[in-house]
Amino acid sequence: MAVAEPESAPRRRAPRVDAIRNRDAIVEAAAAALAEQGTSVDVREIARRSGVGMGTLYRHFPKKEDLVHTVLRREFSDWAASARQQAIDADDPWAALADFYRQALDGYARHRAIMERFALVSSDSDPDGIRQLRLVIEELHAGAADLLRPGVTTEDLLLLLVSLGHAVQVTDECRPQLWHRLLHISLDGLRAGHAGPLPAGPSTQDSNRRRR
Amino acid sequence: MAVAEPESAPRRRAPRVDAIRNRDAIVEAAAAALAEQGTSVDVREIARRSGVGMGTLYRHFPKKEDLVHTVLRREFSDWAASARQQAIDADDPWAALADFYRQALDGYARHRAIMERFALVSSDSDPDGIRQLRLVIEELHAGAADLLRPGVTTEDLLLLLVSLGHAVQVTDECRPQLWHRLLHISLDGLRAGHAGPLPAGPSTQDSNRRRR
Amino acid sequence: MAVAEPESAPRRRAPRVDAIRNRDAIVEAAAAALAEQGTSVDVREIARRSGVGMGTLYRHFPKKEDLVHTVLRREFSDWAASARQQAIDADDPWAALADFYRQALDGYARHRAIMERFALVSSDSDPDGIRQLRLVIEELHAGAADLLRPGVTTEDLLLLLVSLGHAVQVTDECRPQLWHRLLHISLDGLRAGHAGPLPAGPSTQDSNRRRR
Amino acid sequence: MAVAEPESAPRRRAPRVDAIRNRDAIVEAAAAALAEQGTSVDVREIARRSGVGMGTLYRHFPKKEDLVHTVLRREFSDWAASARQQAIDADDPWAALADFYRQALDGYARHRAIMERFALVSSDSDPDGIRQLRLVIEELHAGAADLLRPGVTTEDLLLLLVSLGHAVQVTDECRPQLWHRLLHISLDGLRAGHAGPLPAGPSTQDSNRRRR
DNA sequence: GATGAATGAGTTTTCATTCAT
DNA sequence: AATGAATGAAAACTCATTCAT
Repeated sequence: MAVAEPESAPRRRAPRVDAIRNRDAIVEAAAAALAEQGTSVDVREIARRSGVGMGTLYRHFPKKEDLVHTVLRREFSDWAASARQQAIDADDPWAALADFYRQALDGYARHRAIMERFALVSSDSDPDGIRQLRLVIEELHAGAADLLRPGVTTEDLLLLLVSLGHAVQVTDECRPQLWHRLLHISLDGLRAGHAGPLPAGPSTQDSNRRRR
Repeated sequence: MAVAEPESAPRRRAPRVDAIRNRDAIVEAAAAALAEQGTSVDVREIARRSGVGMGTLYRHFPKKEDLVHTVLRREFSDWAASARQQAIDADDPWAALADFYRQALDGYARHRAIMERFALVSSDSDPDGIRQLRLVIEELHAGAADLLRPGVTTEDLLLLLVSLGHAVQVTDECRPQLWHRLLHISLDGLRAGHAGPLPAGPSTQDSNRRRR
Repeated sequence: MAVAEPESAPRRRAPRVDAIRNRDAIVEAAAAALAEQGTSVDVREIARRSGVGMGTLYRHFPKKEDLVHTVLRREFSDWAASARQQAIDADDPWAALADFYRQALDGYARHRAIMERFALVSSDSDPDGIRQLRLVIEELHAGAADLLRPGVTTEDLLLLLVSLGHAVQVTDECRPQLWHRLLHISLDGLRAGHAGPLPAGPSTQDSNRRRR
Repeated sequence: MAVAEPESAPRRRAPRVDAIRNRDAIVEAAAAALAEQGTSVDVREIARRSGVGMGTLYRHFPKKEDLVHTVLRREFSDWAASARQQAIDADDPWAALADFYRQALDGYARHRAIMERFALVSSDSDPDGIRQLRLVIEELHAGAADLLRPGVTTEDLLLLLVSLGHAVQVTDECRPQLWHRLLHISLDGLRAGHAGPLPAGPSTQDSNRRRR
């Protein structure tokens, strides 16, 4: 790590090692805490687990939200990558798709914060996280295109993931594995061979409202 | 005033009207607030919306949790009943099932508190709420039994509802109706005609556990 | 609703019966509640026990304090009278004194509010209550004067009552009767035959202040 | 100071000074407030007097009860120690006993919270506080054993303290020193030379019970 | 006159964020 | 730069007192 660094050079790089170590520790601890307790976790809990002081934590992440975002982005990536790996190891395209779902859902169930924030993440605040996931799914989609019923989109596959994710979470405590049946059913619904065309999808006719 | 009013008669029902009006206003306001903001909504917000003071609110519902429970039970019932009605009005068993899901999901998406509590509601804390829903689904299940693939259980249908509910919520803001496609797919997966049997389901082999 | 009540007469006496009944019920209930829970008892608890509404209670006693005072005055009188009766039934002056203390202390221990307020009652706010008690003690004092050491005042006897009252209360739960020993000791200290004179007593030299 | 102190060493004790100062300020302020107003004192009052924010107070004492306990324990110890010192400085065993009572009662009178909690303190919740006091009294008891009437126990002496404590408090405002006479009387009652034996004491015959 | 529902200021406690050391 | 103590605005809940019926 930059042994020399004589006298003249840009004086401002030395303590970086510590800073990075701290930042990593914070992110690591936050990831665990967020997975367990969701985004309502106390910031101090994270500081404690990281082994750093509150000040250090806030130097790296001025707002709790910043930390949450950073962490979720990373978790999201890891999660997507891990599921993707599972798919790559599969024997055939269909198995790849199925294995991807199984692996992803298994992880999803254990991460409270990812669940809480999926809506936000997917829509606007973090286009990157979801994009990555979409890429993975696109890949699987392309690979299994012939086996899927016509009209199925990557978007559909993504939404199925989110959807089953909730089922997993809701049933994980008292009925583990119950969701496997639902995954099986849904995948069957995706197979080529089904007659009818799928409904229109997200037309632009703003038929949804919300809000006070 | 009140010339007649013999001797003994009714004398004591008048003030109740106000109380009932207030209680209703509270429940109404709480329902709206809970739907929008979830169970973390501020009690004062509810009091303000109801047009009553904190004391009045707490007279009717000694704990915030009491109010939440009361409201959610009601909302749950209304929601289930409305979806059931939709099913009853359908032409054939399959349409009944599909219409039920459509109606239920449409309502589900708009209620943050119902979503938040579904897990709890479904497991133990409010057996009545979920039981009601399960009965409706059982009814539909029985009606469409011949059209469903063998092995599909009421439990599966219930979980599908929860599962899609999340999908609806996540996409409702920016892609309304996207979930209709997913529903279509899932229902197709449920149709008779699919070859393979469904996976075992919630066996007792404790194959997944929470960590640390 | 006073049917007759011609034209002239003092219009304002008829419904008094109800009012009195209510007032009595309130005082009765308040006495019990105050004895059990002390002056911090909830006004609504008293209303409930009385079987009257809050409005009625507040019509009779515009402030909680008014009710407390009224009740304590009455309880105080009853208590003093009952102890006095015990003394009257005794065989000799000394026994009268001892029996009085025993009876009074036994009642005192069961009345949280009397204890709490003794200080106030005795000093200024309710000169009547304490006066009554003082009269009883004066009577006993006079009767047993020959048996008491010189210099003992009615004031001393009164304070001894208060003092032992606290001891009774503190020990009543876990060591009932322990206070009997202390009473015995104190009475022995009051007997004629003790040599030394008693200390000066409440001289005007303001040797007490309060606070930091 | 501490010349050497190579490279790694102490690094971390500075900020503690403030914390300790604050903690002390809180305890100090709480002691005063509790003495004046008893345990019902508003936590904010204590924070204000300490000059710290609510958060700081709650950092040091997570529950109001924690603060109360900490303070009372300290006050209790100080109080007992100070009274003991007074006893040690006395010329003879009897004077030691008397001086102890005088000193203790003088302090007791000024502390509402100590009074309020004595019952609790003495029975179970804080065995340490009362134990300390009992030890002191045991010491005095042993020293003055020959001068005391037979059968007097440490328990009696302790109860006498509590008992007189209340008398002090009740009279302290308007009749300071009145209690000195009562102390004198009681101590005389404790002297050897009294004929009759003391009553049985806390026998197990449950002869008095709380109602409802 | 009676009723009891309504009021709202006041109490304890939490937690994101700042700042002195 | 790091530390962790300090801050104070909320939030849930209570209760003496008032007021419409």
